[in-house]
Amino acid sequence: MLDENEIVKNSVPLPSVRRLPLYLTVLEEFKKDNKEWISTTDFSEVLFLKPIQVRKDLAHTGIIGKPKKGFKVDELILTINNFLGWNNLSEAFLVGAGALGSAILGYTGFEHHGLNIIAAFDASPDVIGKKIHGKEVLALEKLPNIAERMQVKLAIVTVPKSAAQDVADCLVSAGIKGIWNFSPIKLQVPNDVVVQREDLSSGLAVLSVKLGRFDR
Amino acid sequence: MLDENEIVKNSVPLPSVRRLPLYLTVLEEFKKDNKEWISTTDFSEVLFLKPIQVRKDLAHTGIIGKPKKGFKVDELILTINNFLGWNNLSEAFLVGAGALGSAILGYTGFEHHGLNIIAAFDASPDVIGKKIHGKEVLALEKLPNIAERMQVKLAIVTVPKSAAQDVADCLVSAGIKGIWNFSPIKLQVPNDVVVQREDLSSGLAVLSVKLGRFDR
DNA sequence: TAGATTGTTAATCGATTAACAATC
DNA sequence: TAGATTGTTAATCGATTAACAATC
Repeated sequence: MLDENEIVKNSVPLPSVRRLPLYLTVLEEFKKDNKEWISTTDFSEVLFLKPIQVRKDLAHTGIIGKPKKGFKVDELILTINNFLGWNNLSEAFLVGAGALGSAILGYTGFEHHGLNIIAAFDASPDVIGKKIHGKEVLALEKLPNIAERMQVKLAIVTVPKSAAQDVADCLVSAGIKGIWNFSPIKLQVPNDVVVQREDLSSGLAVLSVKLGRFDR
Repeated sequence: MLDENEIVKNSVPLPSVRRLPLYLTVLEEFKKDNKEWISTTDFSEVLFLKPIQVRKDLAHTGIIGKPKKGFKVDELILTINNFLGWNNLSEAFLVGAGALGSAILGYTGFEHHGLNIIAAFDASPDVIGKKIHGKEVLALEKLPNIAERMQVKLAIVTVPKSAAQDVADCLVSAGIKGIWNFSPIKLQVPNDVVVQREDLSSGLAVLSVKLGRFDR
């Protein structure tokens, strides 16, 4: 019998997973141009990747190509979206309706990525009851109730770091199983809850170091 | 003589660079608690990393620790910030004052990361002339002039993908040498310009796949 | 058919982890 | 001193890249 770790071990490399959305954007472009086929060399030219890497990445999704032609555009879009679970929408909450939270609420692209943000929550009376980009901001205390009633399993955390762990604890006890964490701390959660941390400062660190190589 | 590639090759691994800001947040916490020393095991407990990995990462910054004690908190903060170039502020422009751009303008944390956003630019007459979080939004056409006059070398790009490459071309010809790119496309720039792409969809892809391992 | 592109197997590369002597 | 923690050298692991036969 396989345990959880073993599943993780045998699975698709995360760097490959991170590249899949990139392929989707190229595919949408090809689709718009009514192209039926796309090859790994097509991808590699636009994305500055090696064809072999693209081939390896795509192979992980299970798609099978045709020598000399490549992959069917429509089929590949479907396969990647399926692989990522982006074909069926998951409902999600957003917690923390500050500047970043508002920006995320205003971004319409997540529906293409399987994410449907149905409500926002905040602790501050200043924003509770208001609507941001058409989505109502509710009092944080109401979250557990609504999560249970609507069976919501996903949450986006955009609160300040001082509040992040408390919010996470609240989410976990409300039955949330996946957290997209935009706060700059590591959240402690049980084994069956998945956290993905989005860290702007690490991106900025990479930029700084790359720049340093030229400046210094 | 070393060429550019060789410098890159011999340099600190990017995964290590990405973790450095994480160490900084822990260090600030220790500093606040007036602790003088911090060990790699201290870090590893808070961040769920292996002590050996922390030691390797810190070694890249050039700091030297003391057996049995660890590292001096103040000295390590200084060393990491120095390594990242976050001790002296670089002035930066933000291009694209939409939802995400506004959120970034409103985030006060970047000053701690060596980044001082001094102005925003946009093409839309609706926002030009307005102030967002205290920063003026100027017409995009004015960017080259102001960039040259103020010798600004950094830009944050938060425009829609349809405009991203055009904006990048404009930035490059205005003398910008570093671009923090929040649009979902790969920008084509000359060799001496550094681009760091920040890609929310790749983070969401990882979350989706991790979740899939539990659901399916 | 010839040649481009696939999928697979093997080699390389780089990052992580382990082992251990040095040291305060 | 004993023991915790460092820095270094070597082993392991995983991802990328190369090589090449299969195929349309």
